Amino acid sequence: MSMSEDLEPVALGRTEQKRRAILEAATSLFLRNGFRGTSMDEIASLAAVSKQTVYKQFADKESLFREIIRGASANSDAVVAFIASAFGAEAATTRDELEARLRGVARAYLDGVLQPRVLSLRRLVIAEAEQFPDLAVDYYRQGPSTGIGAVAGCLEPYVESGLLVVDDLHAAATHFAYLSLSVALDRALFIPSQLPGPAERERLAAAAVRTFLGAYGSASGAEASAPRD
Amino acid sequence: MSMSEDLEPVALGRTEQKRRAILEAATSLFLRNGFRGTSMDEIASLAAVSKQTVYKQFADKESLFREIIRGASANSDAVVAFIASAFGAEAATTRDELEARLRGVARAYLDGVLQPRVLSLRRLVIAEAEQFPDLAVDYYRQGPSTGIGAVAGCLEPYVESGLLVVDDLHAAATHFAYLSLSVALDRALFIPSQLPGPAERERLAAAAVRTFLGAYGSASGAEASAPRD
Amino acid sequence: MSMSEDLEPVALGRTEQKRRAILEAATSLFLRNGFRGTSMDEIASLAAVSKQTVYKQFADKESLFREIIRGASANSDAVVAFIASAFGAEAATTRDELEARLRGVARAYLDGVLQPRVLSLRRLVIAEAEQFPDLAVDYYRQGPSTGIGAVAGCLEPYVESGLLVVDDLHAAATHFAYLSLSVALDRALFIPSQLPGPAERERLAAAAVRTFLGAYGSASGAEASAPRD
Amino acid sequence: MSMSEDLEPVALGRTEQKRRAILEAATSLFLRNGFRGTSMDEIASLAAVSKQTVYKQFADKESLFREIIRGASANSDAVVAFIASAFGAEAATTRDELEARLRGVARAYLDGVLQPRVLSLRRLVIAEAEQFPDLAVDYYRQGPSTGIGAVAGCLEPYVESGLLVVDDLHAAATHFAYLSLSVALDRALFIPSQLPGPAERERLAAAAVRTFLGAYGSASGAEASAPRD
DNA sequence: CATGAATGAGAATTCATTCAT
DNA sequence: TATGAATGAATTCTCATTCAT
Repeated sequence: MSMSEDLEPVALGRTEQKRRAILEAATSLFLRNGFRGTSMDEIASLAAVSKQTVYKQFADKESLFREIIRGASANSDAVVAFIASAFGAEAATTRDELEARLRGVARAYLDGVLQPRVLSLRRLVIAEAEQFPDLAVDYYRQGPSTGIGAVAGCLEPYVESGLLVVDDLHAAATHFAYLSLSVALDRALFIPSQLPGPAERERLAAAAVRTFLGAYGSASGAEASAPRD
Repeated sequence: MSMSEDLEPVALGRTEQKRRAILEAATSLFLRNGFRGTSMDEIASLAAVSKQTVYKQFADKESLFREIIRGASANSDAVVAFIASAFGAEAATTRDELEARLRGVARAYLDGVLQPRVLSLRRLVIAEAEQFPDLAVDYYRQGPSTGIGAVAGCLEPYVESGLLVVDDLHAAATHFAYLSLSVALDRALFIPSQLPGPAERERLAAAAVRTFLGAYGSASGAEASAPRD
Repeated sequence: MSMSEDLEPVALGRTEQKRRAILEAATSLFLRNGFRGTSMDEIASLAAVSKQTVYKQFADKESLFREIIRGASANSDAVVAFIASAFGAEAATTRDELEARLRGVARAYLDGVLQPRVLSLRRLVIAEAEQFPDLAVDYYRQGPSTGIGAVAGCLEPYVESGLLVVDDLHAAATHFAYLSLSVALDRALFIPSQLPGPAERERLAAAAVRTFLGAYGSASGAEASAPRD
Repeated sequence: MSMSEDLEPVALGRTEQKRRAILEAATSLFLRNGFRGTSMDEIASLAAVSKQTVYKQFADKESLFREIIRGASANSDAVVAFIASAFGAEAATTRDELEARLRGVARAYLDGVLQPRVLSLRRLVIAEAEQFPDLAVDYYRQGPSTGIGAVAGCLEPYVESGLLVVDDLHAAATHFAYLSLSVALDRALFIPSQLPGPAERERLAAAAVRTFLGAYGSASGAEASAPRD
């Protein structure tokens, strides 16, 4: 009984387990040291696997790298879902409610993007954008592009309800996204050791939303932007 | 001594020439292939200099790299100056004039940042942000930070004149900068081969300024933001 | 024992099948890529067998190689038989008949030796003549040597009947063999991609026989060699 | 004085000397162990040179190999010249004189081709004929082909003087060449350790010439071929 | 017994750095 | 002072062979 319990999953995926171990090891090394800064020896030894096993599973270093980046890029979909969920299900009806909602979105977006692993991945993909252009394009599509699309989806109902005045939804979403992210993201790309804490993130999100609503909020609420603080 | 006086300018000149050749060669190689992707052999041979000469001038590969990145970061001051100058000397007095001015600034900023070499440098510094954190911090201060400072300087007069309604100048400048740059910059970092052309840059700049003025323009001009297009 | 009788054909059969698959795979790889150019992995994978199976059947790479070359060398007996059969059963009685017969032999010899696999084998054995001298000696005995012996057997009756004037049968057979083969064989060893076609083979055979009969044909037919073409 | 004598040639060709040492080392290793059987490490260490130096002089193993084979092939011209010279300057006038001359040529040809290094080279080129077809073609042109051409040049005067009766000079030269070489060459390719000694070479040459003249000698001397020994 | 993993070495090639000339 | 050579290690990848399951 204990044997069958032990062996069944093992027998099925012994090779798969190794593969996963390799992928994990390689991922963490690539993220930390970059493509050229990582050696196949290191990967094998961190995965506690022989070099042969690595090469049996992945044709060469490049294939391994590609598979990892592709896989990690796909995961950014999860980030998007997370953002969307932060927006809540039922519609807000007042400007203040909307503002709160958008703050939540901005904050979730920020939190998603400022995860150390996400940042490292972004750094890595940017670093190799000239050597692996296809990967960078892929990442861009599945990351930033998709994020903005998700934001657009969030905003749309309020354009229709009149709480937002927008004629180019995509442009508005883009402005929202980058008002929310840019400062922190840009900074975090360069200075990984000083990620903004919760308080600052809140402040950044609030400021972004304020400016966004100042520009895109319906006139009835325009007064709100004047007497702030 | 008379000999040395005769020789000094020649020797120094020749030495300095070689040094510059090395720096140029190394810069272009580092920008193209990254730190680890560039070998001292390549540098020496592209500079048409012996490897020994390289090592006479620079203690090791890292020193050479640091000097180059530091030098290149410093150059971003020039970009800032360029931006400021795009803003024009005499003050605009109407909102439309201001809008045109700001569009010019946004456009200049974009053009400055989207230069291929500037982009490559940014990619390189980001790529090495974990290996050379000091360089990245430096770059961030002299690049993005300084740029935002310059923008703040541009905006200030109009806050005082009332054309802009701003309570946190730095935050406003930041929003202006990233509204102008982010979309294009983010995309360019990932997809170097598809830089936006002049028409798209103009559009991006216009959209950024519109949103910026929508949020920060004085109420008297708020009407202008409604009937756009 | 009844079990073994039942199992033997099955077990042996499957084992024997695998063994043959391995031999075939290895043969084709060795012929194409040489001894060092062929890996045990490739062999196993081409034979659709695990590496362990290969090592169960053959002690090591060298043993496998030896067995293959030995087996292939032995096959050259078949070539010899084929040649002899080309000579026909009943004796020719006129010089013209003899000439035609010899042309047939020369042609058959050529065709036998110019088979791509035979050529590859010859190349392979020659290539490894210094690493595996015993194999080369073996091959030489079973190939060229035996061939010449067969030719001698063909010629003998005509020496006795007086159509050929020969005092050293072996030397004459040797001359016949190499007059027939050499040009084409030498060329084919170096330039595998340009094997002579049927027409050229016919010409080569005819020229060889003409020269051979010029030297070894009985005087009564010597005139025939003058007005040729 | 001793310094200048030592240094002058050294200074001029220090790098050239190394290059030559590498070529010599590589040649002997390639000839002995083949292309794949030779490692760059071995070459460097036999040449008493660092691996770097090898790679500075030759892009890679293949280039080094090509250069060596090409160079060695070219040297076969020397063999040809040697053969031609063995034929003597002034023309023979009787059949016996011609026979002696031809024996000399056959013998020289044999000696040229049976040199161990020449044999090893031939084995090597044949071994790599499928991997380096261009080299093999080259070798064939500069070796066997040229040799036959030289023989044709030797025979020509006697065709004109009537001592030889030949209608296809090239075919006759080919027959002469292979009658002289083939047995020994074929055997030597397979069994390097049993090269024929002087006595056997003489016998082979004599037999080849006898057969050749039997077929191509003018009728007046046809009698000579009957009562031999 | 047969598959995947492991081993341990070796090969091609490159690199950063240092001597020697 | 500057050039080519040397060094010594590292890197990617492959191989023959052997365990473990």
